[in-house]
Amino acid sequence: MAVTLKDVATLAGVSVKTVSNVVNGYAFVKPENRRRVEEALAATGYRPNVGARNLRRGRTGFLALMVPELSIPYFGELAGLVITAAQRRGWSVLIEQTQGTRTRERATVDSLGPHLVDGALVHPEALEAGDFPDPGMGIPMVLLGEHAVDVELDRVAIDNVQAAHSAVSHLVSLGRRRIAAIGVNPRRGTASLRVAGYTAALTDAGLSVVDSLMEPADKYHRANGAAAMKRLLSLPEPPDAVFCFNDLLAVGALRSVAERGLRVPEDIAIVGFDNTEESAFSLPSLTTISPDKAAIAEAAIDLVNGRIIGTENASPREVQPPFSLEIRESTAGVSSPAGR
Amino acid sequence: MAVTLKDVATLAGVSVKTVSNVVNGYAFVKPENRRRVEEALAATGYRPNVGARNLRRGRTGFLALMVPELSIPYFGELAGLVITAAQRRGWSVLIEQTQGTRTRERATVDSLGPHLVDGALVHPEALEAGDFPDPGMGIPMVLLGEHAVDVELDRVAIDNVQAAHSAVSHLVSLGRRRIAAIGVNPRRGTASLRVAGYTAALTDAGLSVVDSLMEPADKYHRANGAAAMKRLLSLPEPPDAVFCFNDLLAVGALRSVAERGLRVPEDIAIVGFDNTEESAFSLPSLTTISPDKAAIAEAAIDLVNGRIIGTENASPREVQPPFSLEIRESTAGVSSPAGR
DNA sequence: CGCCATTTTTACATCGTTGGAACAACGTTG
DNA sequence: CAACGTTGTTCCAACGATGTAAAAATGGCG
Repeated sequence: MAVTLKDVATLAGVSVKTVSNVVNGYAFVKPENRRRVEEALAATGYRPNVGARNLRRGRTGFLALMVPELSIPYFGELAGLVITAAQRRGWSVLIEQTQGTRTRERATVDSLGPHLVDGALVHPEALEAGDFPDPGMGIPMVLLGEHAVDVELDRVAIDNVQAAHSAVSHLVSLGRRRIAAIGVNPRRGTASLRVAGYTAALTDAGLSVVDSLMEPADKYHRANGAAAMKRLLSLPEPPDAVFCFNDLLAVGALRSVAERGLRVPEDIAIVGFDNTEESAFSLPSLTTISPDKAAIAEAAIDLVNGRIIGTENASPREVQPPFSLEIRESTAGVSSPAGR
Repeated sequence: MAVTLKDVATLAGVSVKTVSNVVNGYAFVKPENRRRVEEALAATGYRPNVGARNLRRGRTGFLALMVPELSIPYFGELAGLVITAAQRRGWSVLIEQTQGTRTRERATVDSLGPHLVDGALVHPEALEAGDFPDPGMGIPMVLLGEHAVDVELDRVAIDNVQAAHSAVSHLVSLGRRRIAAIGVNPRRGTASLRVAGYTAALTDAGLSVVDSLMEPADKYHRANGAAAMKRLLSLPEPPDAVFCFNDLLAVGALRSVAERGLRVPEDIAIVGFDNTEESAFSLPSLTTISPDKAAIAEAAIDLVNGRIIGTENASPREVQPPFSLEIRESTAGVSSPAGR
């Protein structure tokens, strides 16, 4: 059924290897034969058997991308970019979902044998240092969006502390004084970094860090943001601004504020994180930290690709793609559009 | 580096095939040997070389999922469910993005050789009947979300006509009389079906179908919805309700309505399509058609799996998973929450 | 024309796994 | 005890591609 090199060879009247040579662009093939082979290739519609080729080459041609859930917009967007970047380098991407649980993340990380994939991009949520297989043992791995875990791997992530700092400083510059945070979670590496940036910015502004304004969130879904915001609004002294650790939390927060009949940003300013497409269209649109997702995807692919191709055993590299603060209605809006 | 069957065999003091038999659960292996082999397996941490196994078996163990873009929430959510469903049957999923262009869809569809993947779930946007490779020739393919193209393949999609009909009927039942549609697009199969349901529902209600109320959309992104809504709002007689062909268009429409200072649903009621997570949290939340996405994913995986495993050559099957109308604030809300 | 150097092609082994057949060990039965 | 069926194991070939090395064709030169 499927066309093999042998079929092409028979048709062209040459050996299998000569066909292989043509396919792989080997220089020394008589023009006459090359022409015949190429015709045969075209006539049969030959396609290399990737499995066999990789068996021989000791590669699989696949990379794994481990994320919590594709249904979370940030990961959907990131995965799309990763797939595109990978394709440019000739890799196919396999996606594994972990729901952000440590158990499943651990299971995934050490099921990534060298046979299934040649390398992996790992976006952990709850993984700890000891959970990783010995680097050097398994396949090349690149850590995404995570700078807190202490393990000898390449990493790609924006400067979370700096980003959080600039988000909160923005709120400070608008004159806000009771600035809350939603998404505090000691088990998440990035959350701790964002908390650090948050408290640093407050301190730098001469504001005090108030425990009751630091709302935890287990999952970073819209519902969690809504619930956290509700709690903040029923404080004796509610906040006048909130920094949410991702856009989904912020979207949830927007809803709770609206349900209370308060206005964004007049009564409460809100900043998100991730600049997902959704944040540009929420009502009001969200001011948010915008990591350069395309740069993240590129860098990550570059790193695994380098580790796989290159035989070099250099020490782990750390790439920090740029980010920016996207200022929109939720902090700078003239008024909540629906509000008047 | 990697452990092979041979290594395990040497350690256990048996032949390679015996180890293979143990690994594959072959019944007749002497308990003593089985024990030895199992110990050796554990000691070496053996993992089968998927490539080699599949080379031998003539399978790759991979399925492809072709979608326009993962960054579109519906596809992100669907892809997540497909991956989960596939995993349960032992398949890994490879995602291909086409940006919804016919060129790339065609390229993808016929690059899906039998070597890379054993089957494919295809969610076309612009593909036409002739673009498909001869069914029977290539790998099993299942068509997703598309009932208009005439080709001999298994299909999974909700009843789009019925769904659109019920969305519009809902608006009619609320007393709306000038009901617009956003997302008309003759090149999209599903769009035509939804138009059919839309016009049928209007006719059934004794309302006339007004051309100027049928807004086209090239892409189904938020920005397109916003633009289309702007045009509708500047009609001499603007609509009092809008049926959007997906949630993103609806979210864009919400924004344009808000920017005009009008209220949803009081001035204009809006219905979306897909029930993406975003739609439950928009302000106001969106009434939307909710296809059972998990059922879609399950059915699709079941179908390819059946085609691949089974040697039967049955005629194409068509599965219609259920859908429901999720009624929320954008049609039934007491008032736009931020509005008061 | 014979020989060597270069270009071009081929045969063969190999990657790790599994199907099939051959083979060995075993207890049972006539 | 020979013949037999059952159970367990091993050997060999094969999946499709490519690296290696050897063989064949070609060309140049003395």
